[in-house]
Amino acid sequence: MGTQPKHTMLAAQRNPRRNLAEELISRGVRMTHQRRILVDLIQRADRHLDVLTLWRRARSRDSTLNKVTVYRTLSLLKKHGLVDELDLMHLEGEKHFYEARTTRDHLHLACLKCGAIMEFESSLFEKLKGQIERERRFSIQVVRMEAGGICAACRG
Amino acid sequence: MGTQPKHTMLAAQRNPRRNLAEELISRGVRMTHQRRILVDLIQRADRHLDVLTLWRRARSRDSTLNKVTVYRTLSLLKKHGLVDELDLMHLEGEKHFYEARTTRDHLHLACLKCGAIMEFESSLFEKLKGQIERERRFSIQVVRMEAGGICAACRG
DNA sequence: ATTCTTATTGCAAGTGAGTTGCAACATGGA
DNA sequence: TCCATGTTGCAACTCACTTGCAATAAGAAT
Repeated sequence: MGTQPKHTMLAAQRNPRRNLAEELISRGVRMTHQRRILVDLIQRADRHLDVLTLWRRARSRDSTLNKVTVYRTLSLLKKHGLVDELDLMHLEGEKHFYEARTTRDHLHLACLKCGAIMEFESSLFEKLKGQIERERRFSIQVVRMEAGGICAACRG
Repeated sequence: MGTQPKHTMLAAQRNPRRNLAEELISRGVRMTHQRRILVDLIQRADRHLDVLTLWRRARSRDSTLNKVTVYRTLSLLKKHGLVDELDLMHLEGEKHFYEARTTRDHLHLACLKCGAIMEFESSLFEKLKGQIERERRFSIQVVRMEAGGICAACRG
């Protein structure tokens, strides 16, 4: 297993959502130079990004952009429900990964052998959420489901 | 919301599993005084325990028991698949919570308003896992599902 | 019961993700 | 263009968790 997890195409690319920057502006958030860069990178991301990777990419557009700003921007996006925070089964320590929230929830499969990360959408997942909302009268705002195991490729 | 989350009765109490200490011994693990205390506390726990709480309880039985030993014992139990590690939606910062693994998986609901933690078992959850195993040929070893939202009591 | 090998513990120091206080700065409305 | 206020960068900090190592204790062998 490599130092970075392998990621298949993201749900965020299959089910694009409307512009994150516009979304923030429409909520009265001040759109700074730094936020524009970060939000654009998150939106176009080819895989789940951790803070360090996002920071490195952002610095190639503005070398003065501070890591603290990355943390603060991610907090802001989380607060507005525009990104989801993932653990990816702590395959690489305690750090978090981020992805733009899509219209339909999906769950993450993390191969404990090769480190591959896969996404999975299912109507059963939607039904399960519905069951929780009904039977417990629990209004779901954010869901996180991750499974660790061995992927098809590693099983051979 | 208080400083500690409120927990309803644990699935581990409804569906007891066989003795954790025995389980470890049968796997050839050396059963130390410290491990016996910790494993017993985890087994009898009335709620999801974080490291500090577990440490405090353990010290009341052996005041010299070090926090590092708590971390190492939890790692050991995790490695053997005997406990599950939970985030509980980071309601209280980045720390983790632990529970003895039960025969049937369940998911956790965390109320973002009052901090209540609820457990939920469902055949839909089992079906969803089955679908993943079949359609992706992914062999699940550990699953974590958590939902954040507003509980029935807080909705009124 | 005693010895002996080896895993485990306690301690202290370290790591690394994430946070905070604050002065300088930039956004966007007036 | 001005100005009030939100945002940034910096440095220092917090907090959960890990690691190196010498002392200790489990439990198998005798």
